[in-house]
Amino acid sequence: MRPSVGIRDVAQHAGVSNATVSNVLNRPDVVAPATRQRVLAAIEELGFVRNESARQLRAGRSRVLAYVVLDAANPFFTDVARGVEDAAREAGFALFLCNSASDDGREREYLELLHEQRVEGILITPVDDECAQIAERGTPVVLVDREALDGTRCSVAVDDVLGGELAMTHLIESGHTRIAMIGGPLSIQQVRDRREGALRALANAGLPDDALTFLETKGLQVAEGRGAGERLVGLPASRRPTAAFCANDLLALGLLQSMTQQGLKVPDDLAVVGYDDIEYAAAAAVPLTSVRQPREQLGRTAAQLLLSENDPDHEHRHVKFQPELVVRASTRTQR
Amino acid sequence: MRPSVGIRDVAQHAGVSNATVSNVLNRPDVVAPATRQRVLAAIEELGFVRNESARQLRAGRSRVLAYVVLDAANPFFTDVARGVEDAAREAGFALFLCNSASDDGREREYLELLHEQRVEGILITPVDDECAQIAERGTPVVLVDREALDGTRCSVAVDDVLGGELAMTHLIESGHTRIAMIGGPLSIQQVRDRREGALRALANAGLPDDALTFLETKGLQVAEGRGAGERLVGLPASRRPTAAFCANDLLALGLLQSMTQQGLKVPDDLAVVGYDDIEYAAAAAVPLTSVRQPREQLGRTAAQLLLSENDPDHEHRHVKFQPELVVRASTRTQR
DNA sequence: CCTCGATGTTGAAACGTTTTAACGGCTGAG
DNA sequence: CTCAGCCGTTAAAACGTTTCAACATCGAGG
Repeated sequence: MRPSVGIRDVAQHAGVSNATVSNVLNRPDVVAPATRQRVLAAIEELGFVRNESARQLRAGRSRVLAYVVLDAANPFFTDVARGVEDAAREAGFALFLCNSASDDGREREYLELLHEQRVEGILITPVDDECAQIAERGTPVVLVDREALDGTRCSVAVDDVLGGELAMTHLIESGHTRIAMIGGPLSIQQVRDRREGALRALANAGLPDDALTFLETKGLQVAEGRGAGERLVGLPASRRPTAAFCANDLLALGLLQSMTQQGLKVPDDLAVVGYDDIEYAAAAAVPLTSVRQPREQLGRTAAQLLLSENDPDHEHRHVKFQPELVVRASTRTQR
Repeated sequence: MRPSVGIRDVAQHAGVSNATVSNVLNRPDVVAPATRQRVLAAIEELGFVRNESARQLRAGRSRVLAYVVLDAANPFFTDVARGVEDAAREAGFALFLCNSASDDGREREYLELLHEQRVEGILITPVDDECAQIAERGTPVVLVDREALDGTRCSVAVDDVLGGELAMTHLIESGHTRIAMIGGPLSIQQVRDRREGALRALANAGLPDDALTFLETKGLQVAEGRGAGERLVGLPASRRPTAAFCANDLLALGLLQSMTQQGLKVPDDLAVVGYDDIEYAAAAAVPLTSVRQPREQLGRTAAQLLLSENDPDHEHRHVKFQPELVVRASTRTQR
């Protein structure tokens, strides 16, 4: 089967010219029904499969999008990717999924590759906030889960300040007055935003800023959450917070585990709020209160924005979604 | 920047022919150092990026692999994908990651698409055991985490029978004599294999077959695990198993959660073993004993096998890895 | 001085599509 | 009977590479 059958062979087999075959493929309405049938039959019979490279070379378009994801192992991003994929499929586009794994070398490499492939557009959650590297060489780019600083491209994000405020307000309203926030490093914009929201909630409630103890971590992994839990328990009881707001569900899961190990009860000894509402948050031993982000919709919208990019009247937009608090057992005082 | 610069422009700018530029790109050793420098400078200056479509059209090769994954949301598969990706990168190949999401329509669609793209090879964990659909139209295919029944292609899998045996033997050696296995549906080969292993362990220990109660679930999700937990607790105390072997970590997590909610202690009231050793297994409230599979290596090997596929002396192979038991708190009797 | 092989470079022909302008046949109006 | 207009079809020219046979150039060996 190596000598792959081309449009030419189909044409010959159907007794028409190759242009007609191309028309059947791309503008079926323009060719007479009888001829169309004959061509379709020939295609079927010969097992013809269109060669995308040739099509793309000639047409200049590629019908392929790409999503360069920050961390494919994080359930949050796989859900976003799902949204992207769905939107792409509906528009008849294929999706290149690339994993930069928080490594900017890999990210750069992938961008180069995608450019060589002449993809129609790139969605990216960049490793680096600067993201100046993202070569704007004619390929449209949309930022996902990040906000574009300038007006040079579209972005789709979630309001992290609001998210932080929601989480914190919930804890305050549950009666807590000594609260910890766990997250880091602070070089990450989102951690900063979520803290800002937390502080705003504090101010709204008329509580002093020092009601919030910020415990900075080195990353957003489960292990970091465990470490933070140990630090927390080490505090003198009089100063120990009665609630914790984690910048991330993975941290929260780690914290939860640490509490259980040390014989403390959640939420009675410590109430816990996470962020992202990943599937494993609801499935934790103590189901986790968390801030839900519209993950699939984030991806879906980003893809749609990207696809609209070469409309003549396209304007760069910055879409911002609202997060939502999901209350579960980890903050519900049991009676 | 739309009128993209081609090899031709580079040639003109460097005062050589386009064939020479192509040589610089593909066989740098064949061109004189001085000329090479000049061409490289021109490339740099003009910001030339090679057009993969044209290259592929002419060369017939594409430097792109694809991995059609069964469920992108399952941490197990994202880890396998990571291994595939690494191996592909090292060989200078890009990777198309596609998510069939256990839907054979999607799977078919993707295979069609990949064929149109003329990818060099396809890795797939098929939805359907039959997997006869996988059109063998000249593109090499390697099965991942499945065993090829016939000798028509390569496959890379893990010995599930052995895995089941390991898990079960561990429970038996811990002194349990009434054990449940939770998993399903039985139409999945892997569930059957793991059960077979469990039964073998029973036989080895001289225990009767009915020491194992099989609780069939409808799927391998967390929610199913919770349901199974409730069924388990509902059994009369005299017949209730003292240990459970779950076909999957997600099930085990659900089971764990269900136990905690019902006030039972793991491992004292019920010892639990999972399967896959996903990251969240170690991070569970009670860290989970689990059967670890060499995930990255699975992916890596599959990719390498795929790449060797068009060696002239290639023979289809079926690689089978050994799983490994990781003991954690969920089966360790506390004193 | 001629020939030869080695070394570097090149012109031109593919690769399999899409697209454009032109073509022939047919219909109906004049 | 002619001609404009329409429709379906087609020949041929792209698209940007790679590759292959051919071609200069040059130094060495005869």
